[in-house]
Amino acid sequence: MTDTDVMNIAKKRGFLWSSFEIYSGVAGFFDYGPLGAILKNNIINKWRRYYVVREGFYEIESPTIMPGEALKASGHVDHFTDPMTECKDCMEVYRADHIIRDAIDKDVEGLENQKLTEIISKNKIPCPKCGGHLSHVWSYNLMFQTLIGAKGKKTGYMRPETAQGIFIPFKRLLRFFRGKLPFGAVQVGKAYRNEISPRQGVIRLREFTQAEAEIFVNPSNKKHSRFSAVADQTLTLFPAENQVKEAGTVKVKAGDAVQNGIISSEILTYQLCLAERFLSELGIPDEALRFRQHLPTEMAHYAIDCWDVEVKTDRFGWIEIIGIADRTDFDLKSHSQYSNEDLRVFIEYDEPKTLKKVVAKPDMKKFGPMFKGNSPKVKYALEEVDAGTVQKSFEDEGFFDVEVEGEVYKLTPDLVGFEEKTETIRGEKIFPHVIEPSYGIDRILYSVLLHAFRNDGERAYLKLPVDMAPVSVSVFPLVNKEELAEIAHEIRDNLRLKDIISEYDASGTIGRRYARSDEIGVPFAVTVDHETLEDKTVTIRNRDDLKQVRVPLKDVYNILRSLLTGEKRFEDLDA
RNA sequence: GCGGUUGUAGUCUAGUCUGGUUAGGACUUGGGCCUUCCAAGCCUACGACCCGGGUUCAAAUCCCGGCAGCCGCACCA
Repeated sequence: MTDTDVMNIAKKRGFLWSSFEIYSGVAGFFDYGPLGAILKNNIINKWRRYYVVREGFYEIESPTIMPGEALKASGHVDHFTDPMTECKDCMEVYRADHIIRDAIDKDVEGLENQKLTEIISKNKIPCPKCGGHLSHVWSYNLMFQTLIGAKGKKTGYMRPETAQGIFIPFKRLLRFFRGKLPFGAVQVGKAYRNEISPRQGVIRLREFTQAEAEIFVNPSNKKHSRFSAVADQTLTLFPAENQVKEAGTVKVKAGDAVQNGIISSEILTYQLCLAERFLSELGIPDEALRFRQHLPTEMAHYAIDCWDVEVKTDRFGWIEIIGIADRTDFDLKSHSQYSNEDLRVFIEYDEPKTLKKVVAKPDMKKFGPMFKGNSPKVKYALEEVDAGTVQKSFEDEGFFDVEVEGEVYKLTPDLVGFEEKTETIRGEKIFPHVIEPSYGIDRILYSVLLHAFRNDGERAYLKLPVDMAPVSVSVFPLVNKEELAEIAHEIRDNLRLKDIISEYDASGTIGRRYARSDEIGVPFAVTVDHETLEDKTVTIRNRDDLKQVRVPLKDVYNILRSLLTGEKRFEDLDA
């Protein structure tokens, strides 16, 4: 299996190690070894080029420990849980709501634990396995809890997603972006989930890295200004409808997907396209990618539309590596409520709206003598009432009663005048909607390794994209002779001074060195041989086809640089 | 979290049933020899009984507990 081969290389050559090994390890935690750490940074930096540089979203960094209130507002304290029950006899543990649903065919999602416990005991629901008694229902919260401060009075949690760290300083962000939608902010960092039983290597971690963008948009305008740039891009979609009908995926052009209403908005579709380009630059082939729409039942209740980018793996099947959701205004609204801060945005109309309306104008010269000290109150009360109602009452009854603090005052037409007024409304305050692409970096790194792996029987190697490979250049002396070794060392040191990560290797035969170098995906190898001594040329070898070209020593850096930036391809070099 | 199963160098493995030499081999890795382009050969070195208790004169081996991996179930807002 590819997974086995890749994980072997990852472990052996320093990409991924399970953590705390000398203490026999803890499930759900992984170390990035020397090469893994570089690869991860390469992926993240490419992500930044996509989202921060090209999209113009800015990156922020917020704490990984969050106070309870913030996660109460986001819903994680109450809802990021599973209701659990345990059989008192055989100790088997179950999801309480699933037990009930299976036993009495009733959907009890969202009920409190006490209610669930009651339902179980009232209906005498037994353990499905041994028939024993089930315990009371408790909530298993997937967040790691901790205490903040010396006295530990304040409950804190390790953040379960980086997104909340962007919603919370929304007012500051809005000010930074000078009050105008749309804008986006991103965060790259660790998030934590205390999974019940993580057993899928780097696929389900208890501590993992997310790269998330939160894009704030006007709910009434989910178009995208650069949509035309992606409209012709073909996406492999797996819409909810097809999943239900057990039909397959469909290939659709982005523009058509919006037109046909398969994807709910331009801006969401644009994000799908962006994700696809990103992954394909990481070397993940199109046929191993699909966009799966969430079924209405699995979608969080606040989302309108949500698409997972899934990648095909030999061991785990299709796994989610990116989630792209329209989260609507749920988060901002909720934080607004809990914090009493106005997290709305003022949207100015294209044209101010003018409203013509009739207002009642009390004649204060007459009000004063008549109502004495109460006249201001009567005036305010009158202004509260719709002027039309007053007018109508005058016509029908000849008077109008206003009630102020329990007392009724009779107004007659001679006390009140009417005036037509035009009011200008320049805009309104709204909660923006949030479009959220959320990348699981660890899973992406795994996918990159998985799909870079090649084994043609002769050799096993990682065909990593040139800008992803942790080590860019290997430098070898053809044979282990002092004169050759010296030049090879110089070349390596010179490349390092110019920011190209390179390694020297003189151990074993030349073939073994190439093999070692290929195994970790080094795209190019420079070999110093006897000819170098005569005419100051070296060979550059291409990892993917084993071909070599001879180039002048003085040009080595420039050539490698242009190969590594993608300016030139190896095939275009003069042989 | 439950049940089954497995833990010997970086990797694969012998030894465990039936307790008893210095825990053996292969590959890998480091050093050297040889070598004019793709894991060759020779010499040499480093490197292991998952952890903790117990039984015993003696434990890699038997017993108990823990941890981890794998498989199945469950779980994955």
